[in-house]
Amino acid sequence: MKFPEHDQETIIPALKVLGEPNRLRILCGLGLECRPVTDIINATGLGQTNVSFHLRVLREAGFVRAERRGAFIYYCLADAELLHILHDLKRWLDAHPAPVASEGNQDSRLAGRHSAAAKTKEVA
Amino acid sequence: MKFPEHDQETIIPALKVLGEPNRLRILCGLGLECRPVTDIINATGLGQTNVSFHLRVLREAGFVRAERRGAFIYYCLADAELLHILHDLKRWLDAHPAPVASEGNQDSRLAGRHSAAAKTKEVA
DNA sequence: TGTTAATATGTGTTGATATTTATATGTGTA
DNA sequence: TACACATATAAATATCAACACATATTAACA
Repeated sequence: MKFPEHDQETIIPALKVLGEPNRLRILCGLGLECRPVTDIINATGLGQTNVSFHLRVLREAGFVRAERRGAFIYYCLADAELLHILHDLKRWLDAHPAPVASEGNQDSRLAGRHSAAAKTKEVA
Repeated sequence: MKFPEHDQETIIPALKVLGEPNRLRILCGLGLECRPVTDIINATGLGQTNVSFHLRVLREAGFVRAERRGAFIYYCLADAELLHILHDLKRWLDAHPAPVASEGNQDSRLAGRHSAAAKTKEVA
């Protein structure tokens, strides 16, 4: 069993960046159009500092691109394909719902109830 | 500009679960075969408690499935398709490398150098 | 040049989450 | 039943990331 380290160098930071609610909101809300920071602040209701913080993270991760237009700085999605990938993941998640805590057995605890017959059985 | 909340209910927790190095190692290392916890402990070098913790997270997220076989509990990848999605993301990341901190300009700071000509320019 | 608007940065606090330590639960076997 | 092994849970601690406040930087314009 191999546990590769190198493959994660890129994917882990990316997942961390995407796995923050406000960042994902900003990213998806951006859609295909470029928006100045002020728009994002208004649309999200987040503090200016916070939005700036998240935009920096998204930018340094390569998910968005920033370009100045006069006094404003417009942020744009780096590549629309990214949305497809996120959509694929969402489809997978919808198709594979997380198991409920108590699934048949009294409590959600693992390990079995000494039912001798089962040589292999699902666990909570 | 819309910032949907409901779509994130599923995807954010999933990204958080996947965005943890040891968890992703366990998940990918699992591959298509089912393994007892002890194998995972040995392969990762992590503490037993820690592995158990991460396995619980993965299990409750629906990424792995657990089944008891005698004294052992085998963990299996819930669905191989998930690996494809992760691979797609990795491909995207490789194709869109994150910008380097200092990209042409002296310091990595944002905002421009007062170059009058540019009405739209890339920002660090 | 001074003022104002737009955006970024530095710093500290706080909340979330990973990891450890100790212990419990469950299983096979002598 | 008693013991050894496999795994889970609880509680304590450590680590890290989000957010707010204050302030700096840049640009447009009077």
